[in-house]
Amino acid sequence: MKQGLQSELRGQLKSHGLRATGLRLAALQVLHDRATPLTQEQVLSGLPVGVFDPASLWRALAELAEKGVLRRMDLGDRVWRYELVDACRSISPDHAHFLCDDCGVVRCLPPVQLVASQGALPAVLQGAQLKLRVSGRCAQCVAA
Amino acid sequence: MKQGLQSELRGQLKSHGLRATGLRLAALQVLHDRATPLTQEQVLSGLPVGVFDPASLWRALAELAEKGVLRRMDLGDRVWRYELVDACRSISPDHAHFLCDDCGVVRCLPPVQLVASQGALPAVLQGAQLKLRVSGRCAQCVAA
DNA sequence: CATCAATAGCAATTGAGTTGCGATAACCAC
DNA sequence: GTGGTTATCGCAACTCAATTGCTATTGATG
Repeated sequence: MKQGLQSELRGQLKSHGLRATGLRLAALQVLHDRATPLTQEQVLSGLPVGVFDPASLWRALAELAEKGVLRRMDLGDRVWRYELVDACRSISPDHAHFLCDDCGVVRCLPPVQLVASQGALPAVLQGAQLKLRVSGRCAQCVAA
Repeated sequence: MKQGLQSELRGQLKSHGLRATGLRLAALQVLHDRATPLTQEQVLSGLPVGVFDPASLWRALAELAEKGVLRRMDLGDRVWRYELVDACRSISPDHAHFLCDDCGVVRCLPPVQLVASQGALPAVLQGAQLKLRVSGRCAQCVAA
């Protein structure tokens, strides 16, 4: 494990009042390396086999999401995905995501707007705080 | 039950090769009356108590969704919702939906477009077939 | 009205998510 | 370093919607 990243992660945990445990550091490292939203399953598969408990990993990820270190999202397939908030700062703090229903590829989207093709958006959305989830079939899967 | 609707639903079932059973007719009627996406739970609560089996209702709704009579969607809270495709024809065959995380209100949206606020959408989305899900807090809940 | 396949009812299973609790290990003070 | 406090972990159990297998029932057709 790279020393620089290691101590950066430790600092981040500490600043949120969380202990720097092996599980948390390892999970954060996987999320940092893959640099895309990952399911708990995917995080676990990036960790040494048989060492960590899935339920503990679940709690670790949920806790980190609550504290704001991670962002937790459901992209439409009923599985939580987590991404490092810090690593995504370059895009936007609350960017949307795309999930391809076919190949499962996940992609962070640049800031987008919702525009009514005809007329205006309904009143419930005027001044509402919106989160967008985009799914479907990516260009590659459509072409194939 | 209104006779006109009753026979219209029967016809719709028959044209999809499905038998007009009490469960299906009752479920479709509830969906027709409420005219908004409903969870299985909500459909069940619109039916006489203790008469129908939840698992059978689940199968009926899933089947109807497969045949194209209903549209099945996950609005972000990990619960399937169903809406009558026919009843929504006036909007658009594949309109998006909004779910308020606070009050749970569901609203069908008019046709919308996704526009990048800066630059263009990523390549995976160029020519992709997109489904949108919009959630967050509706204007009312934001104001409250 | 008899027949046969489609459908309903019931019970059991899945799978991600979630929680309770005793054992363990991080962190802080000394 | 050592020791004590308390956050975390590991394990097992539980939730809840979703899903499926199997048998009894019922709608549709001749």
